[in-house]
Amino acid sequence: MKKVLHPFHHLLVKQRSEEEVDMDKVTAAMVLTSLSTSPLVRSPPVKVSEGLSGSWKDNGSAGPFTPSSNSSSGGYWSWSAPSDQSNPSTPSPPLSADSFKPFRVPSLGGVGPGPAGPEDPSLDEQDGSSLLFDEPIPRKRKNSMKVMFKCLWKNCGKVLSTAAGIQRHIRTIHLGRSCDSDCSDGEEDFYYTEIKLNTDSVADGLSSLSPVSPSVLSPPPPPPSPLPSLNQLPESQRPLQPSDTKEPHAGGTTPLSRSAPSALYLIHTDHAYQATAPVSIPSSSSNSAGSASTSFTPTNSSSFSISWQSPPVTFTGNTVSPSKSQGFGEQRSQTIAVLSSPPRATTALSRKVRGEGKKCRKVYGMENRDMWCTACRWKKACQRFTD
DNA sequence: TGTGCCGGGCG
DNA sequence: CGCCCGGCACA
Repeated sequence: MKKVLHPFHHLLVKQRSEEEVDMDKVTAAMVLTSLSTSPLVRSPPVKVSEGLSGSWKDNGSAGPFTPSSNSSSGGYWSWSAPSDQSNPSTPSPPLSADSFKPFRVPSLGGVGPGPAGPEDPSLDEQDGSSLLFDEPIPRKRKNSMKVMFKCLWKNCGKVLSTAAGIQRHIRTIHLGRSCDSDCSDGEEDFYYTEIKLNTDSVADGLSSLSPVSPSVLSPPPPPPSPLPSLNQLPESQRPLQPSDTKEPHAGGTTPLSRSAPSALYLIHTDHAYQATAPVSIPSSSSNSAGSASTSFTPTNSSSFSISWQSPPVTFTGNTVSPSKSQGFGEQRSQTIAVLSSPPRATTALSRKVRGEGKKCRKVYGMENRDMWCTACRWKKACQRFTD
């Protein structure tokens, strides 16, 4: 039992440094395309995006994010338009803007052989900064994110774990260019999007913060899976997460006392106490993803997929942010507000009907029963993922 | 067939 | 009470 946790420690860290390189390219591309601006610009944007997906939302609306120091030029983000221009052929319009945001993130996730590592110094920095900007609540450790890159080309849903890989894929397959990265002018960037995953508590995935995060990638894609019912989404937010910072093991102690929203809504969030967990994402296009994998996949290596809406779930631990409060869900509140009201539900007279959301058992799996909330352990109504 | 959890038993 | 499980209602 106890040992289980281990495995996850190191799962995610990316091994390659390619990312760095990628970034360069990307950024460079951005710069070119967009309007230009000084070379320096690149760095800034990056940070922002990375931050959590959540906050910066360009799609949204106004422009939230703060330019902070260098933004001199200003709108780098707005360049969605440019993207279109650049590729007349078949771009994926919808996401263009969204997708880009996250260039830098990659460094975070990954699989690493080594230690669990919450540590990449560099990483931390970035994160930290971004976090600050975006969210009021800094998360404790964020390292458990993993980043994947998804090809947005019309019928291609390829997902790769490195930016370089996806760029190459696009370049060769879709753009028909043979040269290496050198040649690229950055156009590839418009055809893929970055996806971040956290490990955290799964369920919250959705829940996480309502405020901003959604922007990330979710919008465009067609919903592959049916899962979430309207209500569900919102609801999920409220539930809490398992542990948090202070309590590493989810053990039985105070289960619900707090939980936190996890970070990204897009998929999952990050890890929990120990390290990270793997994440799986259902692929939208191909979708097959049949199994969403509920559990933890050991490494995410082989295949991943992505799904925007559905909550896939991964395992993990828990954690992270301290306050569970219900405060955050503004949006959700409206949505759900209603339902919370009376138990009108259908059948419910005597029985609850059963929550639709995933409960501890499903999320953590029988094997990690110790991570379940006490109620679940006792076969009572789940308190952690309430509906 | 698997899941959520009520109702109830045991220490 | 805390803890657990039989067994039912669902999906």
